[in-house]
Amino acid sequence: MGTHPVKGRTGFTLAKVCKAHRGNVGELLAAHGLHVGQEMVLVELWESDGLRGGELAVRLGVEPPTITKMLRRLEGCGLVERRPDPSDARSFRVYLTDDGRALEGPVTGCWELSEERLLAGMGEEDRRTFHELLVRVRGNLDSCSAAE
Amino acid sequence: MGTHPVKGRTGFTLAKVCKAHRGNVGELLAAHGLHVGQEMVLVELWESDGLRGGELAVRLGVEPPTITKMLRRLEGCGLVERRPDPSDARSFRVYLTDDGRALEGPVTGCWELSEERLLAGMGEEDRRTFHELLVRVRGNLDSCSAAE
DNA sequence: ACCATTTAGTTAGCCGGCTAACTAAAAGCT
DNA sequence: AGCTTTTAGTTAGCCGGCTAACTAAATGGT
Repeated sequence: MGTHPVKGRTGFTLAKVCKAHRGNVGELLAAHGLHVGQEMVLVELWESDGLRGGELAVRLGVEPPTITKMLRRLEGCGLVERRPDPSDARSFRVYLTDDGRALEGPVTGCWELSEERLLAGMGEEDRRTFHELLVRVRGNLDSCSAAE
Repeated sequence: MGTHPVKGRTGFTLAKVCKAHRGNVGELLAAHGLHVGQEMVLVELWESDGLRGGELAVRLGVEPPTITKMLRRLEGCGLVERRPDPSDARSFRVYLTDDGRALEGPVTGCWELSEERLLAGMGEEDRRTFHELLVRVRGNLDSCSAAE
């Protein structure tokens, strides 16, 4: 018996951490009527409003159909607005509404709270190390998916 | 302009790493006809065949309806078999088929390969540190969801 | 013995993801 | 100009997740 060898792998633990973290963030975001994943769209728009749909997909690292559906829902919630791109009739640009802008503070707070839970009991040193390692690992994954 | 502050947070980076990692594993598993997530069910069964549905849900940290649907699909693929539990008429037990058992090697290989990509260019020391930190973080997340 | 309560799974329906196949507009080539 | 190719988004449909509401069997209290 004993546990399966795969369970001891770093990748396996990472997958479990991800799942838990996503659930954690999702729980906090739900209080603001958001589903986990949608906040990523908002972050990009808070950073630069008026992006085109395709640009959003690239920045989120997501396929176009995902953006189509998410925007439909975010628009339905009145957080976002789609306006045609004057310079390209196939395209559109996404703008935050007042409600969408108003979520910046609360959602940022959710991220901060969830991060405090994530790193609870860890010192500055470990936190920095963890962050650095995550950034390196992210670079690995990005470059390997780009190489395809 | 500059990037939004949320993007600099450890939790944000973690979310991105997760997404990329999941995609990475998913790509490898697809070669064996599996969707990412399904392999978790198989891991539990390789470890202890004949689990009840509810027990599977607990081990995967997933809600019962998720198990219902996944098992229906895995059964449809012929990887798994559901037999009634003789001691409880509401319950059933899940058993691997020969095909399900045959996937153990290949799927383990997928995890190993994806882990090599994940940790590429990192030394033993960093790998160990990263693993330890992930385990601690996982403990944090588990305990906070259990406290609810 | 009986009824209320808890427990095990299912169904329906939503959301974030994906791929495949499509439409329509823009860009390029001749 | 006219035709081909590329690009931008959409639709349909699948999968892993979730919640809410339900069925049916086991358990517990009296």
